[in-house]
Amino acid sequence: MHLSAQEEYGLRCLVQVARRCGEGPVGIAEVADAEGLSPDYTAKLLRVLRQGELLTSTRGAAGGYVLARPATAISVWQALEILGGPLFSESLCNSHAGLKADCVHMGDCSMRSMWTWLGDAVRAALSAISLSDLLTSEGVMSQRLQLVPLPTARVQS
Amino acid sequence: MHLSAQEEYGLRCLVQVARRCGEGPVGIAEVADAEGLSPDYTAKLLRVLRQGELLTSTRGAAGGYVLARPATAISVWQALEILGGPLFSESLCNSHAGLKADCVHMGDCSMRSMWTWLGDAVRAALSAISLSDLLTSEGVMSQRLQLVPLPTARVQS
DNA sequence: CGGAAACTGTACTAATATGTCAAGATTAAC
DNA sequence: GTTAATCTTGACATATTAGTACAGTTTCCG
Repeated sequence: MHLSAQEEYGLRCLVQVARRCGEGPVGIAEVADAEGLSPDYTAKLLRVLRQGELLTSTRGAAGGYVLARPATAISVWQALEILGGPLFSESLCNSHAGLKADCVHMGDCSMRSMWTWLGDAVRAALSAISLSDLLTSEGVMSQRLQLVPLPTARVQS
Repeated sequence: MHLSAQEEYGLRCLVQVARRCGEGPVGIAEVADAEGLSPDYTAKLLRVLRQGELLTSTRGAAGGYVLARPATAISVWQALEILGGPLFSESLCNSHAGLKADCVHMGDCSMRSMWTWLGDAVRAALSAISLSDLLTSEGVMSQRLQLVPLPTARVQS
C-alpha cells in the first residue's frame, strides 16, 4: 500500500499553485523549480490535474495555471482520486481474479469488507483535509492532526 | 494509493493456510487451487511470507506450510508489512526528491505530517484485525467493523 | 505581422512490479 | 537405495508506471 509517484508529486505541484493563489497564473517552470522536478514531468502532472478539473490553464505568453476552485474547496482526497484512483473499489476484485474469470471469493469475502471499510476510513480522513490546510508548517499541521483521535479500531470478536 | 498484487494475493494465501490450521502442512498446490493462482506464483508468495517469518515450511513429500504463530497472533498489518512495506516512512521523502539530492521540503513539510498521521492511523486500524478475524463471512466481518467508529478526522483550522 | 513565451499532445525510453520457468534440494514411502 | 512428492532458488519475460523528448498551438508584445 504505497503512494504512487504521481500522487506524491502531483499533490505537491498542486500545493505550489495554491501557495501562489492570487498572483496570477503560475508557470510550469516556476512549479518545477519550486519542487525540484523537470519541467517536462511537471507539465505532465499539471496536465493531469487540469484534466481532472482541479486546475484551469491559460495558454500563451504569461500563461500558466490557477486553481479551479478556492483552496478550501479542494480536498486532499479529491486530488489523490484524480492522481491515482481510489484505494479500494469493486475493481480490485475484478482485477485480482488470478487465473480465473472471476475472483474465487466473489460470493463471500471477508477481506472485501475490510478493504471497503478501510477505504471509507481513508477517504473520510483525507476528505476533511483541504489544500489550504497544507499551506502551513509541518509543526502546525502536526499539532492540528494530533487534536484528532486516531482510529483505534478494535474488531469485536 | 493502491494495494499491490503481492499484498492482496499474499494475504489471501496466508488466510488459506490459516483456514486449514491443524490439518497438517498445507501444500502450495492446495493454496494455488483454492485461490485460482498458478502454483509457481503461489510458491513465490508463500516464500515471501516464510521469509517474513509468518509461515514455517517443511520440505519433501507431504511437506507444506503452517502458520508460525496462532492466527490470533498475526495481524493483517504484519502481513501487509512483509508483503509490501509501510504506507509511509521516512524513505518516501528520500525516494521522492525529484532531480535534487534531497527533497526540497526536507526541512519543513506539512505533507509529511499528514502522511505520517495517516500511516499511523492505518497501521493502528489493521493491527487490530487478526488473521483469525478474517476466517469469517463477509456479512459477519462487515457487522463487526460497523461497531468500530470510522476515523472522521477533522482538521482544526 | 513576426518572434518569443508558454501550454498541449503524443510518442518514446527507463525503471519497477508482476508473473513464469526450469533446475536443484529435501523428505516420506516403498 | 530409488522414486515420487514437494519445497527452494534464481533467472527470465511481460506489463505497468515513471519520467523524458519534442514538435505543435496559442497568446502577448512590439
